[in-house]
Amino acid sequence: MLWFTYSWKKKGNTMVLSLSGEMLRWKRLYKDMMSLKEEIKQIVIEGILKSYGIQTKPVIEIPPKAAFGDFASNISSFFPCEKKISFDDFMNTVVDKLSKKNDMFEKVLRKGGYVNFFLHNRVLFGRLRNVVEEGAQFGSSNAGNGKRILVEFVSANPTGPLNVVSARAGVVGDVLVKLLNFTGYRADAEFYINDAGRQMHMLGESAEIRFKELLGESGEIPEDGYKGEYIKDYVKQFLNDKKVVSMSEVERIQFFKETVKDEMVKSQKHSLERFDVRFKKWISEVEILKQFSVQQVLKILEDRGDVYKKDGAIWFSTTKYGDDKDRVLIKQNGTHTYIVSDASYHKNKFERGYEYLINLWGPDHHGDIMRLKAAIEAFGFGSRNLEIIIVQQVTLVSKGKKEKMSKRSGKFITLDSLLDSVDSDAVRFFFLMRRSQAHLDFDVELAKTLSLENPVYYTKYCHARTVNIFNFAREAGLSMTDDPDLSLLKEPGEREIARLVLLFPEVVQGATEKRDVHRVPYYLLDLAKAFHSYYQKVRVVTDDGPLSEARLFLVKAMQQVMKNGLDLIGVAAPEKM
RNA sequence: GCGCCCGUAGCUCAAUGGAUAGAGCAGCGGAUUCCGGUUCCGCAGGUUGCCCGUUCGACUCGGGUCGGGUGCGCCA
Repeated sequence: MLWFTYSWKKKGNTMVLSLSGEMLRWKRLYKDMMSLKEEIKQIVIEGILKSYGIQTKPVIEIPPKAAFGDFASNISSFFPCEKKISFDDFMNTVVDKLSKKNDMFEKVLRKGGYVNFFLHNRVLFGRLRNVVEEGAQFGSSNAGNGKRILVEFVSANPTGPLNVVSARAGVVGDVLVKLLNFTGYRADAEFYINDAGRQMHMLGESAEIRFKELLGESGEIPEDGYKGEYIKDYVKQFLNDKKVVSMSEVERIQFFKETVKDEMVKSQKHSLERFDVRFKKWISEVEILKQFSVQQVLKILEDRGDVYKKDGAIWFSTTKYGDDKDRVLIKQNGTHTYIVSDASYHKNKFERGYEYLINLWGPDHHGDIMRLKAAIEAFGFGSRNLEIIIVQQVTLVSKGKKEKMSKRSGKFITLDSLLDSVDSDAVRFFFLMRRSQAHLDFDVELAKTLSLENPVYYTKYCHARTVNIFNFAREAGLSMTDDPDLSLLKEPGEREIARLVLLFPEVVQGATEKRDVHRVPYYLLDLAKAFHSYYQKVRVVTDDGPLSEARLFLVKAMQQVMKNGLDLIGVAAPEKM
């Protein structure tokens, strides 16, 4: 028995009926069943199953050209060779049955081995009502079934400002989390602060040397130290601090190690917020190791017979789990390698209740995948529950020239400096326009351009334009109606917009499942193009009241999808530009 | 040497194993009394680096090969 509870909530001047979680879940289930593609799939299964007893599930595609209909299925691949019928008879019978069986299609045509479905306008435009009704929820689903996923990304050393590569991972991760939550998973974003180990000591030392420099003493930052100016800028403030000045060198290194770290974490957080990338949790390596120590990690691996001593170090037999060579856990000098804390951290993730982990790593870490999977397998969590996505590098291109970056030397473009010259929305959009595993050339000049050459402005302008139309309609005395006569919509452009609008849920689902965040901005560009083109040819607001109302309704549905899509990629949907 | 990523139009890139491989920009040529000229339409542009293979069917999968990038530490 299902319980539907609801309550009245005040929203502005009106009372709004608010549904309980159970009701919303039920509504989502219902909607999934109503998905166009799924519906057609069922129709095809019925049409074929009944006649030929074929078990295979058909694939419903979006045809490459409008001439091939709204949906298509390659029925020929289901041709039952063992049955004594000709291919033509089979195809014709299938098409015949499909076109008679329902009133959804205006026509069903056979073209070679394909069956093309042409949706009835009544159905296509009628579905726009669902879009407007579902509003911000349109496109969402419960496909994820509430599965808890932790997406960890950026996770830079707190040794300096974030660079553009971290920024790319930041956007991709942020959007992935949004997509997962939109499709019914429960996903959280997390930032792992690598605040233990030798790198932090180097940071303290580099700061100390800078400090001495400022005091007039000479010193040189070692080869693998941190040479960026930001450290000098930071330590300056302590020149008049008697307490700090009178510290011994060892004390001061320790002091700087802590304070510079805190400062860097703070500044990284600030940069990411400027960029609208937010994490549910910032978790510290030092804290993790307090909970699950190096000794405990070793103990588990020892009990499994996965460790051995060699050359004065302790090794982990990762080759047993498919790695190409074994890895050191405890170095000759007695300190542990970072695999140990990484293993500890990932155990912690699972123990906090996450069922599935997604990590976004830089290309320099691809070689580390096997060893972490080995550890997770050894801990008994199943390495298939860890997914690593490699986010490739970014090359900034300015006026046709590529800029090389190197972190250690302190020569790299920071996220902050990029955001100083380029709008955050533009950076996000461009970072999302490539598959994450592909290298990305970021054209700074193009991103700054405030014109149609710039896809970000093209897309955002589409939304602003719809708002403008509604304003114009209001001034013309027209109001939005919930129940327009949609049969008045007859223009090809209207059909195209409606078709794209109804495809949105498929796009969201595909982008999430394949982790292909770039599909969302590409889709929005397509939608914007269809709309700009339509706008140029057809007036929405005319003397014909009912027709105008129908067109406004179409625009309303499109605006909603554009808004939902822009929300997913974290780009503003402006009212005017 | 080994591993990973990428080779698609002049440039930057798309294309759940499916139909005649598509966009944007750049180039050329047009449109517009209008709800914003921050727009639209058209033309041109290709042996998907190359060679095998799997398949009814390959840009997509597998094996080579060439080119570009990147990583290969008892650093993280």
